[in-house]
Amino acid sequence: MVHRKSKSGVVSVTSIDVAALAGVSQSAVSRAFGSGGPISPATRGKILKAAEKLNYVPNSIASTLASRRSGIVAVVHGDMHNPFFVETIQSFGSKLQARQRQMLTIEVNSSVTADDALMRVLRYQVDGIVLAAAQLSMRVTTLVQARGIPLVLFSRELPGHESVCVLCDNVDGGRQVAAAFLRAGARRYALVTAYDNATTSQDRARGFRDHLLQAGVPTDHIQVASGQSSYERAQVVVRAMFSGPQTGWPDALFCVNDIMALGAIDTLKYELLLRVPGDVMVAGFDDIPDGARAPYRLTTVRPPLDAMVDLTLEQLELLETPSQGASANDAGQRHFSLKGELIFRDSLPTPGLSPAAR
Amino acid sequence: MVHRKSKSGVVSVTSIDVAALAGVSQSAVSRAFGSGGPISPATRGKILKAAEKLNYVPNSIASTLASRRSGIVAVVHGDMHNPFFVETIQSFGSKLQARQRQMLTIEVNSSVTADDALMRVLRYQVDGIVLAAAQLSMRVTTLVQARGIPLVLFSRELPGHESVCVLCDNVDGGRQVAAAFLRAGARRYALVTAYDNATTSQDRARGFRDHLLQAGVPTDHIQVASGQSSYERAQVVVRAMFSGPQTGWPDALFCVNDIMALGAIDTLKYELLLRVPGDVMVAGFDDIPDGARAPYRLTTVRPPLDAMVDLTLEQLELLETPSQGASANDAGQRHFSLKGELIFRDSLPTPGLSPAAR
DNA sequence: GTGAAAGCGCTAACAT
DNA sequence: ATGTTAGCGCTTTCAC
Repeated sequence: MVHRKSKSGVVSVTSIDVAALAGVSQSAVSRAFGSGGPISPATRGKILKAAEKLNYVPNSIASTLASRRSGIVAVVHGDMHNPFFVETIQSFGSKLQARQRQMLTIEVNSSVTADDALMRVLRYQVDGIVLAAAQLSMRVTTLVQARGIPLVLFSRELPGHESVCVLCDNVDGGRQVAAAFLRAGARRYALVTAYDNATTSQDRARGFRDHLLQAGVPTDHIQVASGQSSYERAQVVVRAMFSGPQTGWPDALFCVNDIMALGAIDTLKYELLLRVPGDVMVAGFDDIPDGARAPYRLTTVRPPLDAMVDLTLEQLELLETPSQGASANDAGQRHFSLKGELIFRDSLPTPGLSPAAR
Repeated sequence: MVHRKSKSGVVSVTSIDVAALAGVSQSAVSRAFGSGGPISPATRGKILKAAEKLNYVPNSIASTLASRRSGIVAVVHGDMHNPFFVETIQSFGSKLQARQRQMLTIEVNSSVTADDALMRVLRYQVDGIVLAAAQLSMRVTTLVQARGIPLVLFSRELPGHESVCVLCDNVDGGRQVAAAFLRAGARRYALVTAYDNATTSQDRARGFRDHLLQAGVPTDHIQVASGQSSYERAQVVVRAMFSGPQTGWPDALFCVNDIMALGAIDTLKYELLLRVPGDVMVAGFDDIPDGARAPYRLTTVRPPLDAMVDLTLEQLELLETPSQGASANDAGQRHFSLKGELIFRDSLPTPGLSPAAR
């Protein structure tokens, strides 16, 4: 046996060792493990047995170098304090695992760290990148595409940028919330946005606002503020909204994502001592697990996460084989927008019931 | 320029291309980027400029193969629905990033997926592994050590296993909670454990129980049940605890981690309509962000997460250089147990105040 | 300080 | 179906 020693003095078994023990060539071992070339069940068996005995584990680094496929997909996401990203990561993780691939997650907060985090990942020859972070410079995505790495935007868009993206129909979701508020008899509205430059936030806000306007709600009955996509910032924003004379207070509050809605509700109930939905109805977007719990019972738009993740992975794989019908297949179909479902809970009563319940 | 094309038709710039443009040898380029060998500032400058112009990014896969160091640390953790793991991951992520290393996270739920998830990671030649999952077979850890990969257990132990581990002093934490309950005048106690085979849960429970027993609390005044480390299971357990005659109900409830404490509080307040802490005081362990929010105001033990993560990374690096003082340094010092701090909030009033406040 | 040369462990033609 | 042979892009002695 060859058994080269690494500096730590530990032996590392290679395919050559296995080949020697099984009495075959090294490339036979490669074929036995990689699902590539032809191999007879007989030799395959011998090889597997030898490998077993030697405790052989294929070296993916070497195979990546030789084949140019790492089997790694990078998922770039935002602050994990937003449970939506946790759900997203979990979903990608399990589905990727099912496809025998590794997931490399990269958390991105400021645009600065984002860029070099991505750069670092590029070194590892990832097979594809899922961009789920709200905040990310277009500079990097251009660089990624220049290197020919499959990229799909998840739950976000990049205006004026040629790339596949999969998202929940944010405009429609915002509209659904507005409609529900109207039916529940709301009069004055407040809207808490996330990041101003994020299309996701913009679209949810737009769908909401446009629907209200169309229904005849006067512009000055819709106040808007940015909660920076955080629980704490949303609290600050809500405090400000309810600091003026009571006559101006909104009775319907839409936070463009759930994590902000939680902050809003907590401030409303525990600081301002208002009733939800009695004094102010609240709705969110994302359907994070926490929103369903007893202290919140948050009415929210549930994106079809499972379908979105499946679609994303599917598109990623499609991009890996650029030969077939590049123009025939994705002619116009580069944006996939899946409808979300409005889940009624206590913070915005389901239509038909009086909003008096607590 | 050489500019080999990959199958996708995209050029990839290598150190050879840079060398050619800069008029130096390929190995000079390697030295200019890797912090290894000697290189004059002059040539270094030329090389960097050439690399810049070509948009060169070093290939970490190739460098890993050649140097046997991937720069990747794997963090194996439990279900991310427990925010403690989210905090842990974030901490490792940012600290690893600061050390110019990549983090590969692996979520582990059942012991089955754990093993092959780890096996898959081993193929990628990770430089080290942080084992933060409560549930994991000792079989795998043995395999990891056999391959000579640095391993440190985080927030958990593996009895009868020779390995470095870093954890919060769980026994002491449990004891602190017990003491606080006693001072607050509790009479009947309930204890919700996580996984029976997890030392972390066992130790927290033991510290708690032993302290009560020593203080003269009769055994039958301490009931115990397992909440499986989940919000939902804790709710089930709490419902059961309060289903008998009211005289037997506990007035002090310790959940060995916060996520279960949240479930317990929600059931207590919204289903059983009991007051916290008025009817029953509650304490947790981990200090997850959610526990500090208005609906909970959970009293809990805060582990020194930052210090724990630093220590873990430090030990990991120490294990990578096995030469120096293997016996001199870690003679007996293989278990690092850092004291946690009891954070008083409303669910268990700080001593000196009456437990009447809501 | 710099270049030449020998791998790292595997994949992928290409022969046989 | 199997073996042979080039590399993949970099690190790392080793001469100079």
